[in-house]
Amino acid sequence: MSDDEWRPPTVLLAVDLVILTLRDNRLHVLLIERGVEPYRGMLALPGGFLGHAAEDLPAAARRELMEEAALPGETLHLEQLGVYGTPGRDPRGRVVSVAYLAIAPRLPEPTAGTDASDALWTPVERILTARFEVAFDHCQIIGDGVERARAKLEYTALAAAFCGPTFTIAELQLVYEAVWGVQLDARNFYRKVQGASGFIVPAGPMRKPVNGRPARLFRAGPGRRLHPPITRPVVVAAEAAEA
Amino acid sequence: MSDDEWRPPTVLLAVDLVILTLRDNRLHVLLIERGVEPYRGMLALPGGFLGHAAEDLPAAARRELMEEAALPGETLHLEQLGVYGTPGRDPRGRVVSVAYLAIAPRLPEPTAGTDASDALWTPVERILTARFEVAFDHCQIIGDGVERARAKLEYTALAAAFCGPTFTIAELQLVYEAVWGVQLDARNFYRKVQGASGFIVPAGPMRKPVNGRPARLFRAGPGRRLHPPITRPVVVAAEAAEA
DNA sequence: TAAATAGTGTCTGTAAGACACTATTGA
DNA sequence: TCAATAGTGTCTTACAGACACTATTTA
Repeated sequence: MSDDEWRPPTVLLAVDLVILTLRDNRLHVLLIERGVEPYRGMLALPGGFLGHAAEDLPAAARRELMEEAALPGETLHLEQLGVYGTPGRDPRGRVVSVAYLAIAPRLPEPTAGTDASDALWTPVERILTARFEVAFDHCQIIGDGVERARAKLEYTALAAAFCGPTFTIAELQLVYEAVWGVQLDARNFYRKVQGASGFIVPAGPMRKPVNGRPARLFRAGPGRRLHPPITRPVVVAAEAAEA
Repeated sequence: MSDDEWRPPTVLLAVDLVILTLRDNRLHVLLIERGVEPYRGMLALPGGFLGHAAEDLPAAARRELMEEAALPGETLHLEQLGVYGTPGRDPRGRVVSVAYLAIAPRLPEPTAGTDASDALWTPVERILTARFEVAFDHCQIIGDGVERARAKLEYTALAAAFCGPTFTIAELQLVYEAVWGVQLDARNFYRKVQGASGFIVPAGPMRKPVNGRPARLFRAGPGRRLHPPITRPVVVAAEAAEA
């Protein structure tokens, strides 16, 4: 792939952010309304091109997080999701995008940034059921991000990242139910969470409830990996229906 | 991220391939000896720049598979591993590399290709224990690829991709033992593999053994996902020792 | 006290790991 | 017959899911 004549082609590199949070007990993703062409006026993931040729990829992701979503880029869990580089995915030319997944606790409404005429939290199932159309291949990226988050809830302590600094076990259960889209048995969930060493540790006194017995408060524990895992209820059928 | 003056920077895009196979009951990765600068003479993963600006990423990966490793790019399992784009990882400039993971059954010796003065299978533990130095950040990439393969053995039917068209259960067990680097109980393994519906299906007659009772032959079944999974033996201790 | 939510105990089925045992080949 | 490898049965422990039950609060 090298000789005296041939020069390797260059591409434009972008980062896109799938920022997930819980609002109203439903999983939401942050979308912006695009203020510039292409797809002007359409909803899209926050993101953008590398700021300069020497910018690190995670740094670019955190910069966009702040610029376009006004979210604290330094503190959020950020994870590489994958590369999306199909030719033709962006009408501006060969744009290869690195997608990052971020998990945020409930936050104040985001404000519109530089290139976004508006920023808003959108329930993911509206996008994944194609009720909302989003720009580029962002529907695919969102789907991949949601699936990654769902899978990570099983074997990592990620769920606590959706909560505030302290939370009750019932709140943690709501995270699992919202992300997985299932109902869980509170009593079995209670035992599982307590049995996973290092997942949660007691924190301070009770929380004052609207009604009923007050619940113990917990903080995220030191463990990142869940042993034993908290597994999703098995979906029957359609086992061989995957490529 | 756009105004009338500023132009987004361009980068060079490369693909790198982590090609794993089993030789002599040990996990090997294909390395080439670099024939050009930088890192000339050093071992590195096969890979290279995009051939032209409109080339698809998986297509580029398969092309490099054929060009540098003389392996049949069309037939191999290929999976995106991640993006490696730290500034400074390549002295030629800002090079962002998309790594792909390929799993190959035992194959004839690869032949050197265009930019590779030599191509050879190297036991992964020699690289991961830093006994062999490899170019760029390829040690990291190999580590990520091996970990991905290890994890996928647990819950997918990937292991069959290491074998030929037909295989015995004992051969399949050798795959697991080599990739995971553990010893498994043959009798429990037998039951687990048989119990995972769709993993393997009977194929033809017995295989003539060197000695001992002949074993049944199997082919890869239609299932891609293992239910229940075949889990790695748990490694005790060092639970909270992860970031 | 009732209503509501928090938290515990217990049972059943399934699966993992340990390992004794039987089966089928060649020498 | 023995050595070697293939394959089965069975026991123990652990965990998932179902669900009856107790505990602690406010109204």
